[in-house]
Amino acid sequence: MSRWQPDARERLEQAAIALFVEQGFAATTVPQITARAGLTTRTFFRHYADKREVLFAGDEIPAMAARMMADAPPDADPMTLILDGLETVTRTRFDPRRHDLRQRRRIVRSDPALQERDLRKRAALSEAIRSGFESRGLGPTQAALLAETALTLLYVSLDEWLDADDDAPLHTYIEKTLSVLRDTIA
Amino acid sequence: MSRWQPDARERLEQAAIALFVEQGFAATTVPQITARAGLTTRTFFRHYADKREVLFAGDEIPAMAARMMADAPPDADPMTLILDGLETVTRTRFDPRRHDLRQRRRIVRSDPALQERDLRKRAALSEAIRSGFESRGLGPTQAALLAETALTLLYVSLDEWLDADDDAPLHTYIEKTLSVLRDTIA
DNA sequence: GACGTGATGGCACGCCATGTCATCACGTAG
DNA sequence: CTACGTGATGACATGGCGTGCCATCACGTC
Repeated sequence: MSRWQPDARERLEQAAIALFVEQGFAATTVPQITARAGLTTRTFFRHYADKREVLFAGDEIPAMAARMMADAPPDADPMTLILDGLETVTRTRFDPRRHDLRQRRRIVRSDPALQERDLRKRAALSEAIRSGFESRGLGPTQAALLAETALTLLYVSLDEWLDADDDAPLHTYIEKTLSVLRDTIA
Repeated sequence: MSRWQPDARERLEQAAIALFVEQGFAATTVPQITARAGLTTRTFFRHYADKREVLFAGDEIPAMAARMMADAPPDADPMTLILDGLETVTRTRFDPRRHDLRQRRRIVRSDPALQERDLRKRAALSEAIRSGFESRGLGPTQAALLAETALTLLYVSLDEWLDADDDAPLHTYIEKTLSVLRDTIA
């Protein structure tokens, strides 16, 4: 028998989400979360830098983006790179978690502090993509524009995908959004 | 003689910026700011919702955007609306404040919490534009894309404009950025 | 059996942010 | 001239956030 139950991190996350749903993010205290998880306040902050981070843990997606961009052939077309990258990321990280993402969106929308953190995570992904394009030799303006455009496509499409009740993968929404973007900007 | 010196808000802002430059945002406490401004901690939070807000006070720009979009002729082209709006906003609110904006950017970049607030202000402007386009009858996707694209143009161009040392107005950078965007996406 | 490691508990502490009430200059009505 | 309302500030208490520091204890290793 171990001294502590395993999966402290997961227990903290589940307890936090449950309490956020029950009584809201701001009204939930860290001691409440840790009490439900059977841990102490100090331990919470060892796993998460702050109270919001329990909803945003992990930077696997920026890492995935950086890896894909570094591994792609040097002459790949930038927009193709973005669409292929979005296809892979959404298929593996978004499509299977539609219900979770809806619940998470509902919580995030309920509190400005959570929206700020969400925007920071979005910025982190944008920066990873921008940096990847610069490493591939693109100019600073083009790299920044491509990264921002990729995030715009992802977030605008994600919102519509979460609102819809079909079974289409997120990528089909992204392709439709891109075609609207092309028509609108030209 | 009045009981208190006037311009409490301005004194707080100037004291805060000076201290942020001297010792960093995180290392500066609200009592330090209010002491330098000759006020109390409680008064600081009457003027600003939190410590970060002293750097981001005012939502005149989203309001200006909303007004311009409501006043424009009903048949105006969306992209023209964006470019004209950006031209007016940058000429009146950015071009005359280049030095201040550089200092502000340096402070914001030094602290993640300030970056988050900056992103929230960006999102607020995007939302104002999106809402304006929806009121003008555009579809949700198009409205969201136009708003996000406007913000991308503004922020990407702003960064390059603040890095440069010419005397060109910000809008010339925006036009150049837009042409790069059109070439890149097509 | 001794020792290092790693996760947790426990405690103290400073700062952030808010609620509440008191204070006091100013303007205005009577 | 006085009384009153108004609005900004001061003063105090409070609760939650986040961190530094050290102790504890199971586990694996030597």
